[in-house]
Amino acid sequence: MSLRHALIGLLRERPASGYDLMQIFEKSLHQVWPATKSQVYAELAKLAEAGLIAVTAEGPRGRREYAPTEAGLAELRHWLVEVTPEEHQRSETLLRVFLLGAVDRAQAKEFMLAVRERTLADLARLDALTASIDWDGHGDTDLARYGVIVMEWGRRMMEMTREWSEWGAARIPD
Amino acid sequence: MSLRHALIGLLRERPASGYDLMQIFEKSLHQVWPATKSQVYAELAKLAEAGLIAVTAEGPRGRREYAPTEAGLAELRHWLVEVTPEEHQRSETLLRVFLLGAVDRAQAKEFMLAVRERTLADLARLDALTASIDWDGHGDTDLARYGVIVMEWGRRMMEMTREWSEWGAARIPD
DNA sequence: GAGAACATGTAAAGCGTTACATGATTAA
DNA sequence: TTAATCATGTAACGCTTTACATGTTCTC
Repeated sequence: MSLRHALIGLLRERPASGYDLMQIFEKSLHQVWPATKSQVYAELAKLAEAGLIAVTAEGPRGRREYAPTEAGLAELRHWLVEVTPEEHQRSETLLRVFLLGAVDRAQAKEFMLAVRERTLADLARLDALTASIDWDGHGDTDLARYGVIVMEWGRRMMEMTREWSEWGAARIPD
Repeated sequence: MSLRHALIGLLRERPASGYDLMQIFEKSLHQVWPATKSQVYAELAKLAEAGLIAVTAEGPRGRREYAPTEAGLAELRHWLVEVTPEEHQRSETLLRVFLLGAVDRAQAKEFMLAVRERTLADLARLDALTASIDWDGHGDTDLARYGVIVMEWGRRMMEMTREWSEWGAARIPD
C-alpha cells in the first residue's frame, strides 16, 4: 500500500487538496506511481479517518486542504527507512520478448527495433521535460533534490533499454 | 490482460498443466510477470472456455494438459505484433527516493546505499541463475533464444541501478 | 507408513481503472 | 454568457494477493 505514503509525502512538502495532488500525480509522479482521482480521493478520506492527515483549510467549491499529522509523518518515516521495498518488475515488453518465438524472426527483430524507436521517443520527451522543469521555482525543496535523482534513473533506464534493444535485435539471425 | 497471452505462449512451447505452468512462473517468469495458482487455474479455465486453448491429455490426480488452438495462436501473434505494449513503471524504490526529503540526509544516503547492496545481491543471484540454467537441455527452443535476451535486460538493469545508486548517494551532501 | 510432491481449485479482500455524476467559480 | 478550470466524489468491473480447502500418487 504505497499510495498512502506517496500522499503523506507530498502533503509534507506543502498542504494540498485532492485536486492539487492529482496535478502532481499527472505531472511528476506519473512515471513512478500512477494514480487516479478515484484512488486519491478515497485514500485521502481513509488517511483522514486514520488520523494520519488532517484538514488544514477549506476553500471555494468544497475545496479541502490536508496536511500530515505527527502520526502521519512518523508512519511515512517508518515506511521509508524501516520497510524494505519489494519490487514487482512487471513488464509487458519483456513478457513479449520472452514469447517472441511465436512469430517469425523478421517480426521478432522488428519488435526489438520498435522498442528502440519508442525508447528514443521517450528519451526525447524526458529531455524536453528536464529542460522545462523550473526547479528553481521550487527553490531548494526536497522534491527538487530527490526528484533529480529519480529523473536520472529514468534517463539511465532509457539509455540502457536503447542499447539493449539494439543488442537484442542484432542477436536475432536473419 | 497479459496473463492469458503469457499462458498461450508458454503452452506453445510444449503442452502443460496448470501445475507445470506454475513451476515456470515461479522459476523463469517470476521477475517479468508474477502469477499465482489462483490466477493461473482461473485463467486456464477461461481460455479453454473461449476456445483459445484445449485439453490435449489427462493424467493422474486430475491432471489436465492444455495446448493452444489455432485461434489461440492467432490471438497470441496478434497481441505480440500489433498491440503496442504500455508500460506502467510502478517502482516502490523510486517512489521512496522521491519522498526521501522526509528523513535526514544521513538516512537518505543510507537508503541509496541499501539500494546498492540489494542490487549487488540481486546481480549475484542472477549470475548464479544464468550459470545454472541448462539452456541446452531445452535444445534450440525459442524460450532459450529469447529468454537470454530477457535475462540480459535484467543484468543491464541491475548494473545500471548499481551505478545510479552510487551516483545518487554521492549527490546527497553530508 | 509417512512425508514430499503432484494436482486442482474456492473465497475474500484489496488495489486499480474506467465510466458516470454533479456542481461552483473564474476569466474572457 | 459561455467555456474552461476547479473541485469532489460514486459505482462497477477486473486484476492480484492471500488464505483456505481437498485429495492423489510416488518415493523412501
